[in-house]
Amino acid sequence: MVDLVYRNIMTDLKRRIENNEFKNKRLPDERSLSESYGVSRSSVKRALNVLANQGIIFKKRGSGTFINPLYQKNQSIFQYEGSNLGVTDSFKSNGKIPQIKLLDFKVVTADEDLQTELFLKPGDFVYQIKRLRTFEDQPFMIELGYIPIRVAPELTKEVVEGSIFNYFEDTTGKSVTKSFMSIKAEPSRDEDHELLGLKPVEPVGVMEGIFFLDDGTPFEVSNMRLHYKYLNYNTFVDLDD
Amino acid sequence: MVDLVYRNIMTDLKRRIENNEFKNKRLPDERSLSESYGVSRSSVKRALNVLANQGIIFKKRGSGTFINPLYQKNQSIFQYEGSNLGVTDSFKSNGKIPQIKLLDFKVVTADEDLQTELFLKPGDFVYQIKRLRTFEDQPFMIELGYIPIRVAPELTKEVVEGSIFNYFEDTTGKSVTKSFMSIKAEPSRDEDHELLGLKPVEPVGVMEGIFFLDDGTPFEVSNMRLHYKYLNYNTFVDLDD
DNA sequence: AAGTGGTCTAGACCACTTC
DNA sequence: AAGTGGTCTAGACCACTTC
Repeated sequence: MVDLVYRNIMTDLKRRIENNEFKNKRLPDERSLSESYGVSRSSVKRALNVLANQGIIFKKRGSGTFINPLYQKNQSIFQYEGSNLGVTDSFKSNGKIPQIKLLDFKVVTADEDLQTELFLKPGDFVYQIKRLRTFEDQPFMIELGYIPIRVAPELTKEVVEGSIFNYFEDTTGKSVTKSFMSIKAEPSRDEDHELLGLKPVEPVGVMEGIFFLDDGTPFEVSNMRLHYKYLNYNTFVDLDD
Repeated sequence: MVDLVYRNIMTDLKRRIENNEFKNKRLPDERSLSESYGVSRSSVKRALNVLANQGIIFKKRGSGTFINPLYQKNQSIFQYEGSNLGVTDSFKSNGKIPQIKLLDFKVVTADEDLQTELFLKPGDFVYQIKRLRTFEDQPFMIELGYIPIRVAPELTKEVVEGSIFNYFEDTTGKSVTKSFMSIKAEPSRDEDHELLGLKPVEPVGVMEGIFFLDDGTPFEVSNMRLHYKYLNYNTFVDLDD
């Protein structure tokens, strides 16, 4: 891991907050922190901004920087559930791990949408991976994923029957750390009825996402149709960017 | 409104992106932008960071800055952006502002869930506000909100027929800047059919949120049922935070 | 080698709060 | 008036990508 100034300060401040080192829920002012850490005020600001985005502290112009009382009182509210990326991680919180049933696995040429989304040229190949995710024999999600063969040339049937993200990280050391997600509700189709056991009046939740590696390389486009009872996307929004 | 450099650039870049002014989904490099806008590179960076956090663009070190293809793909639908908080702001694309029809407005005692979510004690009172949001006479959302009378003791029928967040900010100077959102899909109910004009096989998107003031005080709990065509929640997830 | 975004500095000035 | 966070600058150097 790199050794970034603002990240070290962030980590240290977090530790000190958890150790209750600050009285009155108040942090020292930015200029003092800057001096005591021996870094520029900009770097202190950056560290504080990340903590503020995580809901741990908040800043009041003219007054100072304070620890959010809700953060210590009710930790669970301040968890980012929306910040799990892959399905494997997002759904195993209750200790159970979802199973995968491979429905289809082939290589196709990327259509125009995929070319745009994955930064490909006309004629480029992508894996098309269709999988059914189940939870204790209860299917909850149909997943249609596209991965450029260039970024992951070694995919096999065995690999795509497991967690692709984990496999990719284990073999290459590169990990998927960013994604754009688009979430909506849709009426269910015939295929949803068959595979997810839905009635016609029961909808699916649709999550469409582009997943990126650390360096910004698009890794996968995924269209996920979820049994409506299993989609519950939690996210934290902060306007002070 | 204040006249901030980075915010002006952000707004201008957003407009130019929407007008398709950038070829190949690529923005000019930061140094060029800095020069053409006549501002420092830091200010350009700040503007770009906000856009990146909103999922509109993303940056690749060494390569450049690119427009998120998913963002433009979903432009046609008007949508709830993860980066906006209130409904009034989130849905006023194309400069059109949604209308409000007040369905119910009263004061009740907070049940157990509300007590937890709004940090209230048993017996504490909350406003219960039920509203129908329409857009050019097309209803798109049923909103059921709860606000502690303690944090906003002066709510009236006239106020809740408009933007509560805007009113609150105008009168107290405090603004709602953070929220936890929970998003899911649900089958539509009779009331959804009547008020939103949905068929039984057509679902609603449900967004539940707790909204907070700057200082961390919980301000409102809101349950929003949206016509499924009008929910498109875009969000950007970065594990490096 | 040239171009790109990322990190960091040192400082100026502003806006708001507190005394 | 003093203290605080907010905005912005001009520049240095680094890490990665592209040619």
